[in-house]
Amino acid sequence: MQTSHEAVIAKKRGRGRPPKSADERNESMRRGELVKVAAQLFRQRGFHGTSTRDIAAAAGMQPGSLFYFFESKESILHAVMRDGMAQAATSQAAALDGLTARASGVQRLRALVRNHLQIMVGPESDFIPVMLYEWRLLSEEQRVDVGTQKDEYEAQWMPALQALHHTGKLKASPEIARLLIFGALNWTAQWFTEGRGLTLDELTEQALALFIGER
Amino acid sequence: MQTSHEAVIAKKRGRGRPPKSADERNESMRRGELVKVAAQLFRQRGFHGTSTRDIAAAAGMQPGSLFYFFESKESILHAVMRDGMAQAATSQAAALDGLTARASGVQRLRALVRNHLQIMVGPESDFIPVMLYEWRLLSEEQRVDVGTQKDEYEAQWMPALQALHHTGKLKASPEIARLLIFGALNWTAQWFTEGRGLTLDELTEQALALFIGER
DNA sequence: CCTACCGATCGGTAGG
DNA sequence: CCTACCGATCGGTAGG
Repeated sequence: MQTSHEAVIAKKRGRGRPPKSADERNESMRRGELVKVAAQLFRQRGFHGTSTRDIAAAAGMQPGSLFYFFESKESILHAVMRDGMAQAATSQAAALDGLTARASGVQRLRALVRNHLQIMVGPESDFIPVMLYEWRLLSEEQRVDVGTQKDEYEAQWMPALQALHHTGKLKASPEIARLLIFGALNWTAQWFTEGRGLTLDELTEQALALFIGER
Repeated sequence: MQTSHEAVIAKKRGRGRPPKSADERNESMRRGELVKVAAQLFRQRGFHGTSTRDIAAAAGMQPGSLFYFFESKESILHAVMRDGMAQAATSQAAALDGLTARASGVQRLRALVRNHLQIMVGPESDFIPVMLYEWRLLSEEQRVDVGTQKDEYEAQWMPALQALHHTGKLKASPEIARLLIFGALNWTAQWFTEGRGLTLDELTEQALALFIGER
């Protein structure tokens, strides 16, 4: 599956021509800006509470110009989630690469939790609340697409959870634990603001304390 | 603070007249039906994705007739959350009353978790997802109103969490644990369906296993 | 509660 | 990318 942006580019340059012109690079940058401001607005006001005019204005464009970059409002929502998940996957892979081969289950879970919380307070933090709130608004096809990214992201937690279950530190079943843990962590986007009372490291330790009694 | 419905009734009969006429009872029932179908639609399609015409049609009314019962679309959203929280509070009080005076922290938390999950799979289960998704759409005044109900509901968890923290079964701080736990439990509304794989009692035990290592 | 209706806003398009 | 625009939908109201 390709993003709507890739679809547009593919249409313009014909299938299979790899090099990008300077125009295509500019277009790509401008589109990235649109996705970013759309993510902010969707988080603040919701998808239906944000008009395409709002997004265009925030990007300094005329109302109709959005549809030069995106075929529909829904495709912007899709792009917000798709781009966000791609960045999250990259960040999570880096966090796991930073571990030694013999890292314990506790160390692995700590790295995953910390990275996930980091994503939600970082500068690109809007897409997870948007996914939480607007998931049902995706088309069937879009939901399968982003769902695949999400499944791959979450699957990387299973080895750590299974290891912790085997050593007895995680009492719940790994599958149910994963569902409950993502609910708990994703909801922190609503109440946690870095620096106010609790640091990100402290929140990470509190979460580990709750889930596996580690502190 | 009074609901918009009470405000309407108060306006009609003048302040301080207690007895309700048969007309007022019918009006009250009809309004309750509207809140119920609105809750279902808001959960399925979101607040902005549901038109007042949708709600009226689902209740067998003409499009404009909604505004005989509610002064605005927002006031229907407020009523969904207000009525839902009132029922949740009643249900939770009953669950706690069912405990003996010497019930342990584990027993108290189990009763609270089970009751909360029960609310989310029961026939009046729509309001919690609606609260999760549409909280920001309330007016300042409405948010304070429902926020007070929510705070009172959640405050009843603190004695159990504090007791468990003192005995060492809950390693996280009671305040942070409460925030993480509600995130985890409320999110189950998205993936848990009774009977498919996991019963409500099994889910309750899995949650307790995750939070306090009890199983 | 119904009928009839209004003003505003919205997603999207044609043509350049 | 902009200009100019359309058709549809929406929340809400007047008057009964």
